[in-house]
Amino acid sequence: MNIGEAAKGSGVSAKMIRYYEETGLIPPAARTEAGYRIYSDQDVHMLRFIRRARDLGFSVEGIRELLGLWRDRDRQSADVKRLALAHVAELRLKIRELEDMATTLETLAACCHGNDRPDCPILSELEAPTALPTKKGAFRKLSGF
Amino acid sequence: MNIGEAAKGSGVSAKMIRYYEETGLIPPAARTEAGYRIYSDQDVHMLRFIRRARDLGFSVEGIRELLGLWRDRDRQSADVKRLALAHVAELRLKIRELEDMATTLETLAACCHGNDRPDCPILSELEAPTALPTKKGAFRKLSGF
DNA sequence: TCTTGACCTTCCCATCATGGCAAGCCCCAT
DNA sequence: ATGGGGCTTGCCATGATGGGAAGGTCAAGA
Repeated sequence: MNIGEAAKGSGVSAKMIRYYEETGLIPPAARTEAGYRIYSDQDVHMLRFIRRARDLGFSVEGIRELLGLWRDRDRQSADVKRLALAHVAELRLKIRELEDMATTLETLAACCHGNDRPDCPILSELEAPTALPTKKGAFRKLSGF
Repeated sequence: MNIGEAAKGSGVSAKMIRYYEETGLIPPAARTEAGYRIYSDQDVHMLRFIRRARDLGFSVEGIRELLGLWRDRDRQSADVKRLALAHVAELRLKIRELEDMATTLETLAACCHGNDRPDCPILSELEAPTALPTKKGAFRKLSGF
């Protein structure tokens, strides 16, 4: 099948399929004489795997490792589990960062009258940070957000 | 003071100060005859405001709006509050997405023996998604993660 | 006064995953 | 055979940030 059909069947856009090929995440597809990429059901299966891993927040590099294990019949499930739990730890870290931001802002917003007067504790806090009743400060360096 | 000192004093890197100027988030700094940017304590004050807003996860566009209100003596605190709460909603949405990913993965990992055998429910799930006891599927389209 | 090192300037490139657009070729159905 | 839709490659853009190069400037010490 052509790339468009593979895209529809896998949920990965044609653009991304080419990108994954270009960056070596997936092997180069076979081509017709005219240069069209051709995909098998097996390929679509792999693309769906990738798509699903993206949905779970894995980076392309993480997926590269997952794919390696997936293809390895002699893999040890411990390796897969380690990868998954490492990713969970990253997710939880980011969640904590976002949570801190959200609670800080909610606390401030709760103190804001929200009327037609200009005085606002949110702006005051941005202007001159006060230690707030938030467990820990929100650090953005690791967040990528 | 020079850009380096302003950077140290505000917590915003010199690189980013130039970027903010270039994109119009902050007005062009005055210059010495030699072309060096010069900053006042007021400027550093504003940069700290920006830095703090970034720490709370606001995008540069969001900060643009916040700065507008900050500078506007006739602002209505309701506008600030609305901005803040809209951002909180975005944060909570993203948190929910990440949370869904994390719990899904944790559930799968809990089912994985994590030994030297190759069979692994994590890979099986990636291969052929099963409806899991997760409240909602994790959609990545809005996540930017 | 000269030198040196730290600072500043601009400009370009890279990140990460994704989308958009354009020019040009190909294939199938009518 | 022609038209419309699909395919190809290549370039550009995103958002916020860092890195580095090439070259100008400043201040302190010899």
